[in-house]
Amino acid sequence: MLELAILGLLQEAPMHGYELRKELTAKLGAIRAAISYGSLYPTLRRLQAAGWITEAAETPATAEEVPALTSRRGRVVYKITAEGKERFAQLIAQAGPETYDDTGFGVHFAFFARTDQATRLRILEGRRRKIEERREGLRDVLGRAAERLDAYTLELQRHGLEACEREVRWLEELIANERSGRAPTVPDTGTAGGRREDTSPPPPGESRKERP
Amino acid sequence: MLELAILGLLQEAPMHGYELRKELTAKLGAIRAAISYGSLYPTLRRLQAAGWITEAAETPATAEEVPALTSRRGRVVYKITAEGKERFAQLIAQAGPETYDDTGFGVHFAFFARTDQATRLRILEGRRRKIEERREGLRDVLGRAAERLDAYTLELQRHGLEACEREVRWLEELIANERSGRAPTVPDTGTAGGRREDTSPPPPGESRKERP
DNA sequence: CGTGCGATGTATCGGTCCGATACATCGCAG
DNA sequence: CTGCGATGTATCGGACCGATACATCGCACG
Repeated sequence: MLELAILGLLQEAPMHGYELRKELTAKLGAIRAAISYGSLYPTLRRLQAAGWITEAAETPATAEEVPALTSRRGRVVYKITAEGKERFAQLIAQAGPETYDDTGFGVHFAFFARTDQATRLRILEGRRRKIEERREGLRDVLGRAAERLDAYTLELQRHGLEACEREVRWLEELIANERSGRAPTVPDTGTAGGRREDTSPPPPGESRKERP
Repeated sequence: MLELAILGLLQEAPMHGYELRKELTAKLGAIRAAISYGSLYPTLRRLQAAGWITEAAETPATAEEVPALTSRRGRVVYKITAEGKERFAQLIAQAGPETYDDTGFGVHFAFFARTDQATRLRILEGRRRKIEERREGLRDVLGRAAERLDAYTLELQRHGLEACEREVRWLEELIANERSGRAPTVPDTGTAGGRREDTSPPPPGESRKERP
């Protein structure tokens, strides 16, 4: 999962570890705490060994700022390679069971802007199925085994059940939006930030009609 | 965390690994998938080595059913020891930072029936604080960094933010209930199952007034 | 009658990720 | 000028997972 996230982020810009962690935290803040350096650095090493990423030179082109500053060592900037981009595409497309657990789904979702619509739909539906199963399990426990459990445990299940129902509803909306070929709800928001070059499928815009 | 959960469950009845896993799944189904045997068995071994649990004899007293069945080996039944109960009480009372993350909180909450009220309150408030922090982080991202993120990532944050707000509200209710000295919401439900002997603090009953 | 399949049951191995810890540099506020 | 908080890289032990292996039991289906 970390591998996918790192590859995805480095596709937007080269970065060093610390920066990567901050971006990761911003992007995935909704689904997981903060990535640990104890995972990050070993993973970076692994990715580099595999050839998916390489170390890039500091101050890439126009060194306008921070000009003197003699040494400046430390600070290892990583950059994704062509093989890395292929790897990313492969990881995004192939959905294993871990794609649908809380973390896995979150990471995949966070990179939906770089995912083709068919895959998005497949992942959303897989996630919905999984949550529905969890929901049924909770209903069973609340129905059949309720008298075996104390009030607190019951309350926990009830709360979990509600969360499941809400997530299913959320997923339904997203799936409907996806089928209609439009971006997620996104009430009004002007959006349209400085999208970079690169060949990724542009995120669904403000629903410009393609049909004449 | 697993340690706490196992000790807590074995306090209700002796069990073998497979059974333990099922009970764990039923009790914690709302917060985590299912415990893996790859964690369970090594942990059982660790707890046994520490003296918190021991192997108990199969067919404890009245062997009414399954009488013949010669061998019946395999099936290792574990039983909590006096030291184990102390350990459990200690783990329940002392709250580290991990007590407030998703899994840790869930496990603690699941054993609230065996937790004194002051500790319950402390844990609920700690959890609320933590979720409020996460909520603020998400608000920041949605406010300040919104234009840097694509529509999907934004939607993920929005959904996460909603979940935070809902959980805070839930916690507020629980805290209020707790302060008023009553069990969690539990709308009506007759409850009152066959509670076992043992000296644990009885779960808050149907609010019988103690004051004359 | 058998046979094979799903539930029960115990166990290990490699791998991912976390939390604690260490250490070094930089900018700046006191 | 001194110390402190942000920046920055790195390792180590431990918790937990997923895959896998293997053995027994009951029973449904041919």
